[in-house]
Amino acid sequence: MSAKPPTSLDVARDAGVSQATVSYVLNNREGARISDETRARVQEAADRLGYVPHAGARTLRTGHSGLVLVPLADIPYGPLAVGLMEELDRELSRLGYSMIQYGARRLKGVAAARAWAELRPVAVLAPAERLTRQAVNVLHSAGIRAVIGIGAVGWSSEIVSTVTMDHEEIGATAAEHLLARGSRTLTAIIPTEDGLRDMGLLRAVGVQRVAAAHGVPYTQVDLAFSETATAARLDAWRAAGISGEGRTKHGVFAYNDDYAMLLMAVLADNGFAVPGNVAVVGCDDLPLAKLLRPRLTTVRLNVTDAPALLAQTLDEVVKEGVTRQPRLALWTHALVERDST
Amino acid sequence: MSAKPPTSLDVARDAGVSQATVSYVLNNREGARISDETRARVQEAADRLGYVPHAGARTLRTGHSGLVLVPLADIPYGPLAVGLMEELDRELSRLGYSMIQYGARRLKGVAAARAWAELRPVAVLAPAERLTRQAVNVLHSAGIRAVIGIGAVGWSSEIVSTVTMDHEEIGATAAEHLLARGSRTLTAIIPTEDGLRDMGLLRAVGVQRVAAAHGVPYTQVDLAFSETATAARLDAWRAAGISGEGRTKHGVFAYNDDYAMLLMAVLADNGFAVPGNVAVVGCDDLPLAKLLRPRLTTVRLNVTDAPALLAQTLDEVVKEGVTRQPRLALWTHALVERDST
DNA sequence: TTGTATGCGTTATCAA
DNA sequence: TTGATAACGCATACAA
Repeated sequence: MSAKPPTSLDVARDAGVSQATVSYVLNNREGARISDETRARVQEAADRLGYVPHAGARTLRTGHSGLVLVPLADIPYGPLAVGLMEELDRELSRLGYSMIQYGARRLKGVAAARAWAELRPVAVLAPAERLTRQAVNVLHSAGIRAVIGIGAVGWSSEIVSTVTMDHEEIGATAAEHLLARGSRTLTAIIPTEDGLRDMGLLRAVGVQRVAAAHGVPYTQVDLAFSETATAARLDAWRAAGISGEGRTKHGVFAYNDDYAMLLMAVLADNGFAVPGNVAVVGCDDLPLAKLLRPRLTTVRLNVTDAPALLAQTLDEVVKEGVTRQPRLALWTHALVERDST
Repeated sequence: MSAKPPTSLDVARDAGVSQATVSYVLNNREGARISDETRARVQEAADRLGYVPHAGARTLRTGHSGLVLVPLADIPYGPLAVGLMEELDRELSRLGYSMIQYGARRLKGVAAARAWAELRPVAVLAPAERLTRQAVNVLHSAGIRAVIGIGAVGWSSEIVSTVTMDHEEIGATAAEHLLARGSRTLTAIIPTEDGLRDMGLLRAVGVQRVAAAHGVPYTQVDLAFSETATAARLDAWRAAGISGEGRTKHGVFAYNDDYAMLLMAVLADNGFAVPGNVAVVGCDDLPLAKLLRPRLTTVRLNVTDAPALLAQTLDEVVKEGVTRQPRLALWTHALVERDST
């Protein structure tokens, strides 16, 4: 049934021309002019045989693959990340690249980098924490022109270009809003899940900074994503003076909308009034957050211009070489005020 | 800075051996025995030069890439799909394949298939609706051994092996439960979003079947994911006799947890009692569904054994050829009863 | 135990 | 306007 795939030589034989001519026609080479008649005959033969060029062979010959590799292992999947990837894919293909996502979660560190390098992508776009100096060396010595990290401000920025999300400012934005709406204490929730914890700590720094600037009491609490863990925390809060009966309003930045929803559910179960006793701010602006009652105030990450800028920067680094390592601060954010504060 | 990547020939020169020896050492060839001393010298040279084999060249030479291509465009991303992909990746790499996800959303139909075929993957695992007969022909004639669809029962099953999710049974399970809990009418919600609508219709068929079998009134309603659209629907329901005051209990299968949450929020705003007047069943068992009050009854899609089975089947098809096209019904589901029914 | 030689499918240089 | 031919990096049959 399925014999070996047709090669350009098969097409050439079928069309009665040389193999080089096939290559010229199919790649629209400017250099050599081909008669319209030959051109048509080649096209027709290629279509009929179902000819598809062999990417590996082309890469071998030309020395570049046009592949942009994105090893997405522990990036938190959500509407945000998915939307970003879709847009990025679009932008990259507009510039002539093909974006592929590569798993191989098995492999760590340099071994992972080697696996990526085997495909000889022209660029790698990876979570910043995976881009150790060793790993980046492997990638560069395999001829990969652009290595770009996605991460938080300050991570591995001397090694590679990094697309940064300014987590600290996210926390600060939430905190400022909580104070403006009357909160007299500030609490930052830090998720205990791997991959979230680091970002949680950075966001908490922003909250703490604002608290200090305003001379307001600050607490931070580690929290696992479960109702029982949250309920237990509530008891501790009660002991610390935060309660459903007091007159002071307590502000909580819940790290993201998921944690905010968890918190609000448990608060409601325990007789706390939101936003009366406790004001809650989430992050991500999930579609579901609007469905909560009270509606959830949240920090929306603005992703609109990020993909285009990122793709463009990648293209520049690829073409001009890695002369300098610009830090890209592509993510902006904005507070979306609703009813929970 | 970054010269051309080192080749196996560079390693050979550095180690003072022939290029073939390098290949033998690095691939642990049984055929030819290499002295431990040479072996060590080659390894050391490879490490020092940062040698990484060229996947394209290897593919060209051996005739197979070990790549499993998964073009995930419009698959609904959620914890379910992500978990499935992660597990699948693990299983496939255990079997010696590398899974890569390929975007290229730009391209449609045969053009997309051609883009996939360029990479000469050994297998393609794609949404069933993208696997038209033409597209599959392109893939097969490019030498791709296994083409497997992911979709609903009955889709393109004569063309390729298909991993099916039995949407109709999901709807039926939800409906049976609603009746058992006392609902006297049944309604199926069908999302209007692209990519979800088809599955919604299939699930609705299951609801309708159960309704007919029990002689219970059945309605189905198209619904966009917005509060205003849902509120408008509620007015229509009131006109149809479903209200927050009646004595009869109305059962709604809301397609998934997102729609269920939307519905429950709007129901609460409009004075409907859940589950008193309206009982709601979702699907997916999202972590957030437990946080709703009342807690959401849902149909959980059981994904545990799917990835291993899928990987294994793929491996068999690759090795034995496409003699037959087994239909795989890998997804099971189970109702998780909570408070909303 | 190791080296030599060949070909995989493609593009590009040069000659016709 | 088109055709021979070489080279890309690697794996392997065969020779030494």
